[in-house]
Amino acid sequence: MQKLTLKKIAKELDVSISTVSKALSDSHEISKDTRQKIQAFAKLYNYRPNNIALSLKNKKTKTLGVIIPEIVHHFFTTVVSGIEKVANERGYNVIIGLSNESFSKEVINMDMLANGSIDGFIISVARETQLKKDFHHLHETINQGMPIVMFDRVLPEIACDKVVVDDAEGARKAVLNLIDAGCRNIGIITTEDHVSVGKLRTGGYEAALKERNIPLDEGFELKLKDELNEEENIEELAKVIATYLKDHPAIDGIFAVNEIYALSAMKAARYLGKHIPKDLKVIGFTDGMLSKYATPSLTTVSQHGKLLGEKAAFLLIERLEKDHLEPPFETIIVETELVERESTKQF
Amino acid sequence: MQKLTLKKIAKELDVSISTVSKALSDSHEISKDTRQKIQAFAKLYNYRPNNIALSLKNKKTKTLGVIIPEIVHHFFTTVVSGIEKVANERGYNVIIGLSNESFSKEVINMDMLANGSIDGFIISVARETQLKKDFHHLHETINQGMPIVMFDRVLPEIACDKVVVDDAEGARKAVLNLIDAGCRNIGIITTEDHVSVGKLRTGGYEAALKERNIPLDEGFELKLKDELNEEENIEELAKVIATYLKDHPAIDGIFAVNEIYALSAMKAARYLGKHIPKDLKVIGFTDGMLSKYATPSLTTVSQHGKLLGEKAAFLLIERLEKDHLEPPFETIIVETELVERESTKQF
DNA sequence: AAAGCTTACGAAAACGTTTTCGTGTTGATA
DNA sequence: TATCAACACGAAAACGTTTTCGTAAGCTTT
Repeated sequence: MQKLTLKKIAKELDVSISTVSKALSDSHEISKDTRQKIQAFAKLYNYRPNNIALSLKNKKTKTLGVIIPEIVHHFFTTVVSGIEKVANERGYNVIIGLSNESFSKEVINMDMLANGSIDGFIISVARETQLKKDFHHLHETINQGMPIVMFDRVLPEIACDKVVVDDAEGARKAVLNLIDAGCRNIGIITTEDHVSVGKLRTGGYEAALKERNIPLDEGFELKLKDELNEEENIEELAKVIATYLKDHPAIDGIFAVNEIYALSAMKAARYLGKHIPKDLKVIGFTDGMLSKYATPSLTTVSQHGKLLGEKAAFLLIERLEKDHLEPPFETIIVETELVERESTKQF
Repeated sequence: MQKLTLKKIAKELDVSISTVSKALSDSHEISKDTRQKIQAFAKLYNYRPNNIALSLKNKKTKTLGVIIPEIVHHFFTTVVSGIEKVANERGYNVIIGLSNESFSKEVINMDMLANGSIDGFIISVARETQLKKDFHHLHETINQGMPIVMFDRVLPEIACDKVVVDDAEGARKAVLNLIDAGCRNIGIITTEDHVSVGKLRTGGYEAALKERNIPLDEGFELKLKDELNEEENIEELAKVIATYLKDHPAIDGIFAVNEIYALSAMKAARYLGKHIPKDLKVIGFTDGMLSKYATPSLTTVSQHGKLLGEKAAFLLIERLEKDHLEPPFETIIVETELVERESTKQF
């Protein structure tokens, strides 16, 4: 029982392909009799038009390409769920490519999809891409007339629609919260500067301190190497943080730029016999499962990832359907929200 | 700068489309001169054949459809990462559909993809599908000549390749481990029976008790309703479990069929002043972030999700490329592994 | 009865490929 | 010089659609 096509229906009912096509779209160019006969037949044998043929004809695939650095990752999957939601609502499919934080995989994946498989991209660039600053694949894609929407890790060098989290502001609010909770010596655990969001969050941290006239102590900024993010290095990560905490015993508040750093900081604090939140208050970024289920539960900056995904998909689909690829481009900023839990409770 | 096609190249170089096509595939039907000229031109302007046109011609899309119940979910994303890995290695793309545990969304999503967009499916069915026992969409897909590989939540009613976790065996090993650690009153926190894997894990639990001649106490089996899995019910979940623990004070070991249940059990135990692992030992299923970062860290049954995904993609691609859709079908069982952590430590 | 107008349908092009087959030119062979 | 192979290329079909255009048959109008 192979797939039914217009041609087969035409043959079976002894009419032409055009007649079948028109009858199925209920064109009154075809007599009522013939129309009903054809429609009944199509329904009976469950005819569905071939998507690929339609794509070729219409020069649109109704498919969005999504490129993310990782998929086993709470934030990115939350975003994807938002993308999928509006894509489905508007009749689009979602094809996923993973860069695994690698520049070359990002390029290969985009190449693979850019050749007609999709109508546009939604992408958060790999760490390595940010580091190398090689954006030729993005420029080429745009030059070919394929729209891109960047989210979260965006690049100012690229002219396209963007959806970002207000990283700096979220960090600022978090640090202000720590200050208001009584912390005076606030440390930050962050990434190296080439990660755009890490840098932005660090900026917010510094802004909050300045705002409250707390002097910036360079030693309080712990910038961790990318390798420490790997699964197998979680013990090492906790140790590095423990050393840092031991070297700076005055620290009474920690702002960490992601969940893992925050949880590792809490673990390290326990090693050192510090009580959370009494001796040390901790705030993380990204409101994932880990924050909710940690003990003590973690106060964090929630990014509203799903909403972010919805906005990104919306921007892309709107641009596609209006068939308007030129500037102006839009940058949507999704506000963060501080979710207060046990790790910052006051006594 | 629109997409380059064979036709445009042909026009530009004043040859026929066939010549261009042949030259690009390095056919020596074309003179060396012409070949080089065409290849140089194609390279210069970065020609890439249109995937959609190829798909139409070859009647294969080199794309796999993956249908999962949820994407913000550690196990499923781990599986997807495995699928994506071997798919990419073999030149396939991955298109993702989410059922959100809903039967109708599963059907709609499969319908959308089955009309030519993909070559085959990899699916873990929605909870509601298991409950309704309506599998017409799966049967129809298979009847249309499109292969399916089921994973994790598989259906015996469907004749296709399958990849499963040895749920029963993993549960059995976990419970034996609790017994060997000295537990004599072991409870299980599980799902309702219509969830296939929940039922299997419950079976393993019962088998282990029987094996060690420990009488089965019906009251020790806590079957939780699906609604308690929702994000907003996490407090409710902990309370239900606390009540259960209070009603059965003799319980000194808990086997939970997923991470959330296990963590909620630990939280509930803390409410009741029970110390883990001294008063109560806990083992979960699924080795996700939560287990690693919990305090105390959680002993769990690891499912090797990535391997599972790799196997599933392998089975599907092999069947596609051998163009052999008939039985026999294969069922691969991926072994689980008990990862021991603090929640079962002995003193 | 000639002209025009509906009605109901079919032929063919187009989307971008690959591939089969046909054909004109060249050079070698008989 | 006539025949034939090799060479180098082009025409056309096919994949499954949609859509434009053409047209035969039947009808109405004058």
